[in-house]
Amino acid sequence: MNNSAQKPGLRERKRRETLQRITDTGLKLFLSQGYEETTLDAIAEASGISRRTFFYYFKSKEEILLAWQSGTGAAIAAAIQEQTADKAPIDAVLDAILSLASQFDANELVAIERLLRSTEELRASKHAKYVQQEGAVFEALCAKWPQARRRDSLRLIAMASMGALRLAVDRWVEEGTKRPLAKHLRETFESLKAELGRQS
Amino acid sequence: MNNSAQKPGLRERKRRETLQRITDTGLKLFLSQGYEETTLDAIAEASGISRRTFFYYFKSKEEILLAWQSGTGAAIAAAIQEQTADKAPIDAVLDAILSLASQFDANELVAIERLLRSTEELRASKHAKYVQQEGAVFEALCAKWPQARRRDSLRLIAMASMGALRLAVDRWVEEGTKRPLAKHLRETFESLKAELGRQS
DNA sequence: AACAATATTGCACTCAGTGCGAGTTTACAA
DNA sequence: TTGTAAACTCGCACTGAGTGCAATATTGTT
Repeated sequence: MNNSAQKPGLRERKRRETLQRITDTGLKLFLSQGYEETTLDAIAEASGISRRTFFYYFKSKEEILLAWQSGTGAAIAAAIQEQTADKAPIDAVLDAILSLASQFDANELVAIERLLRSTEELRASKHAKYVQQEGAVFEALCAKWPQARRRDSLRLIAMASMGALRLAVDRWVEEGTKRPLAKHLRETFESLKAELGRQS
Repeated sequence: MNNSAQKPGLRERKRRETLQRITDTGLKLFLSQGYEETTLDAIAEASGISRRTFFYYFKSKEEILLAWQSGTGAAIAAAIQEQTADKAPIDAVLDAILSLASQFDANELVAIERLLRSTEELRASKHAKYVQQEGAVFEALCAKWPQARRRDSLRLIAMASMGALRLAVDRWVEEGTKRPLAKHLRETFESLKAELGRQS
C-alpha cells in the first residue's frame, strides 16, 4: 500500500529525526567523554528518549558509530555500477570511492575514525566492516565484469582495494588530516597498481 | 637446590594446567551449547575454579577462543625468518604458513573456526586478528628484506597474503574440510601469484 | 470512529566485566 | 625451619549492556 515513491510521512520523518538525534548526541558525548565512559542512559537522556527506546533504534551501543558509515558498502557498490566499463576494475573501484569521498564531512569522519581506534571492540568492528565492504565490492565487480575469466581476479582486486582504502584512511588520520583524503587514496592506489603490475 | 638452567616450577605447571583446563572445557561447552548460551559461571564451575578466578586468566569470554590461536601472528613471523632468503617474499609467507599448518589439529581448528562464525562479535574479533597478523607478517618481511626499494611492496604482499590465508581457510571450512588445508593454501596462493604477475 | 500498525516506555531480569579486599599457596632466602 | 614477598584464589557488591514482556500512546488506514 505504501508507495515508496513519494511519501514523506510524519511517522517516517519523526523516525529519521530521532535516529539522527541519537547519532548526533551519541557522537558528541563519545567525543567529549570517551566511548566507554559514555553510558547508554546518558545518551538516551540527552537524546530525549528512554533507555528502552534506544534499543528500538539500535541493537547495540557500537552501532551508533557504525551507523555513520552504514550504507558505505552498498554505496561503493552502487558507485562502481555507475563507472564506465572501459576502465580497469581497480580504477573503477578507486573512482567509485573518490566519488563518494567528497560527500563526507572530513572533520566528522576523522573524529569517528579516531573513536574507532579507541577500544579493542571498536577496532574489531571496524575491520569487520571492511570485510563486509570487500564482499560488496566483489559482488559489484562480478556484476560489472560477469565474463571475467577468473572470479579470483576480481576477488583479489576487491581485497587489495579495501586494503588500500584501509591504508589510505589510516595514513590520512595519522597525518592529522593535513592533506585531503583523496590525495592519500590516489597515492595508495597508485602504488598498489604499480605493485600489481610487477613480477614478484 | 633448583637449577637456574631449567625450571619446570610447580607454580608455572599449575598455571598452564589451569589455563589448558579452561580452554578445553570452554571449547567443549561452546560446541555443545553454543557460544552465547554458555555462561562464564558454567565454564568456571566446569573448570573447577571460581568465576572471579577466570578473569585472572582471561580478560574476556571471547579470549577463550582467541587463545587457541594466540601465538599465531608471532609464529608466522618467526617462521618467515627461518625461510631461505632466495625465494620471493610471497613464497616465503606461504611456506611459513605451510610449515605451521601441520602443527594444528584439523578437527580442533575447524571447530574453532565454525564457532568464530557463530556471532557478530566473534567474527569481528577474528578479522581483527587477521589484521594483527598482517602487521606481524609485514614487519617480518621488512626484517628479512630490509633493502626492499619500496616497503609498500611488502605491505601489499602482507595484505594479500593474509587475504589469501583468510580465503583459503574460509573455503576449507565451507567445503567441510574434505581436502587438507594445505591444498587450499597452495591453490589460493597460486592464483594470487598468477594475478599479481598480471597486468591489470 | 474503529481498527491495525508502529512507536514509546517501565520493570525486572540475565550476564559480562571490574574493584576491593581478605585469605591461601608457592617461591626463596635468612 | 621460619619468615616473607609474590603469586594465586575467591567472595561480594557493583556497573553497565542488552533482552523479554506487557502496557500505553501515537500514527496510518478504512
